[in-house]
Amino acid sequence: MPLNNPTLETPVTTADKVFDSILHAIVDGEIVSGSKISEPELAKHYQISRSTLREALNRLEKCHLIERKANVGSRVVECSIESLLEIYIVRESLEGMACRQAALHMSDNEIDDMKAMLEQHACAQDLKDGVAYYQEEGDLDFHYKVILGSHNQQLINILCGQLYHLVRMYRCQFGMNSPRAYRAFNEHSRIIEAISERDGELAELLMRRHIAASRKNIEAKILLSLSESKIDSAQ
Amino acid sequence: MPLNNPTLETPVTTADKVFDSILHAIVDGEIVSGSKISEPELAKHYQISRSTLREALNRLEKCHLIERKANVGSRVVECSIESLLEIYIVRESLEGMACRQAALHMSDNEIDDMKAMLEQHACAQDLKDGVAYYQEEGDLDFHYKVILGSHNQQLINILCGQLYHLVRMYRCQFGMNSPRAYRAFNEHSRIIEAISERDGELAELLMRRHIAASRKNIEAKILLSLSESKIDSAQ
DNA sequence: TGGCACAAGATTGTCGACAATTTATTTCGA
DNA sequence: TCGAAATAAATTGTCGACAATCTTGTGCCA
Repeated sequence: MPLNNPTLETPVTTADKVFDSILHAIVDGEIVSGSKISEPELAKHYQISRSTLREALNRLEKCHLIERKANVGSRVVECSIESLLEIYIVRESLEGMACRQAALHMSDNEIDDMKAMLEQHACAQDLKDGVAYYQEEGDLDFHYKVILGSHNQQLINILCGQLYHLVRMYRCQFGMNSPRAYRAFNEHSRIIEAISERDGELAELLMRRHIAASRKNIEAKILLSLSESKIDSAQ
Repeated sequence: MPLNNPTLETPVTTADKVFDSILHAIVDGEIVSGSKISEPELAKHYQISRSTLREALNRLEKCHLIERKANVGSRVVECSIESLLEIYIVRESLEGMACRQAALHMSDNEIDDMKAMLEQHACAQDLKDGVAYYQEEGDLDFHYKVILGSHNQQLINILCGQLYHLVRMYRCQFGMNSPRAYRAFNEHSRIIEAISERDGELAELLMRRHIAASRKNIEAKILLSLSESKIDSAQ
């Protein structure tokens, strides 16, 4: 849990805890994406007042996990392919820049940490059951560390504070355990290398390619499943 | 006002209106940056309850205009050079990508609109008193239209929904009416040209240079004023 | 039968009060 | 006199109730 939230301090108020609970529920799909949120119902479920619940909902809205309309109510965001691809576009741009900044501003210690982490991932990857781990947490950890390494608070806020909850949601809901694991690992290695050599331009380029490759992988999958469903419906 | 908020619907609830008021007050510096916000005081000032005020504060927090700590309270964000430069880094990255997407996805009508707007700016620039207008609203309009032209809702949310309030705040507080007006106009022209030719790569490159130039302009100014203050304090 | 107006129900927005926590002040001892 | 502990004041977090708005269901009329 703290690995997923290196920037957020531990929840202290009850609204914080409820926020964490609902966040988890939405990310894991327990609360169906696109569904309407009933304030009285949820408040009763968590044994809290509506005021406290609304406080939690406000934070969820900050993460773009729910949307509110005045006098109408809140809905969990709709998971769509279009939206997922849009997120990848944003990530390509922002994480690319974060990677460039990381190459410029990361401390030597931070870089050593990342190298150590990658070696650990390499080991975990040998153990075949570790592949899943790598793809789930390991990949997120890598991206998190690069983002934090940018030392740019605005970048960190946007990426870690809001966008990554969306990313995790899509990963869970669409079951995105792509066969890109070993390729991703190699790409991660090269990125760290570029950062290590303080080559910001190359680091940005590699990170953008890395994320664009994921996006294209998804697009290809979608197209495939679309054509398959066409065949299915044609039979 | 609607020009500055093309994505936000008109305020309907009282919390919305108070949000707009406080937003304006913070952007214009009436509420000093870095100052603590007293909930009882502000609530009394706007003649509303604390609940409603807190609702408004939550939206301000979404725009990164105020920061809250549990059991302590809210503060208006501190205006610092470091933070301003960080924002420019984010803008360079995001608006660059938005510009690339705009080149790919803008409709011909939208492009014609932008060209018309730029011609209007050219006229306004001839009238010397129009220069101020151009720099203030005109520049923002240009960037807004490119962002909207990306047709990427995630990009639009981040840039128009939150980041641009910060940008406007810094413009007001630091009185950033730089002598880059005519240069900026030419850069805008070339960007639209690239978009018009559907050259996404070039459009992104030009937008990134355009924003980077602004950033470097600020950095140079800062260095200059620093050395001047050194001379001043040496006398 | 279809569509519109109206009323009933449910949901969201707003309010004031109380509880929990933090901050400021006072008091006591070294 | 200075520092620390205890107390008082102020501020934030949470609660339940009421008002305003939207949604649903009913009945009337063409």
